[in-house]
Amino acid sequence: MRKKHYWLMKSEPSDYSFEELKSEIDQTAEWDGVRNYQARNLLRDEIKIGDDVLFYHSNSKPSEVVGTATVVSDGYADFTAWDPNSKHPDLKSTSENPIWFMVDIKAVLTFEVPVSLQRIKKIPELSDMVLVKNSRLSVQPVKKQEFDLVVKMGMGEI
DNA sequence: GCCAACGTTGGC
DNA sequence: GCCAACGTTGGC
Repeated sequence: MRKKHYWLMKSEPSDYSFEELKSEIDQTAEWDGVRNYQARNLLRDEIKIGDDVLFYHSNSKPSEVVGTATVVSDGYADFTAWDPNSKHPDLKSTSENPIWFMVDIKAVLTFEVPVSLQRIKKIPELSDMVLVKNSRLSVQPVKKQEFDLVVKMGMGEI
């Protein structure tokens, strides 16, 4: 059986917040609109059902991890790309030849204490996180130890 | 609101 | 296929 992988997904809360995810039917939503090839490759090839996700609010005061979600679909074509009225249209992508991909995620844990970027940066065990190094990738891999530590911090256990 | 870092585009 | 110009992200 494939080992479970861990990820961090960013969203600007003014655009789509964790609260909004929780208010969806079944607390589940399509993670659409990703238009970056590196992130696309992860969504298409690497992120699978059962993987767990840190949900991060970027461009926020403060920017912080606010909870966790779980992946409930494997990658599939992001059909919002060929809708000219969607937020991030890219008409080069078609249903025959999709360029962009998405997964569905479902909210799981709401952190008691959101874990701010500022705090993450102070923890030596978290200094290798992609979040700290390359702050621009909107879907990024997280190590299990990193995921577990951030969840403990978020649930006030540390 | 500024701007550094990064990704993408397009002329050559 | 190089690289300058431009656009975007996101911390501060």
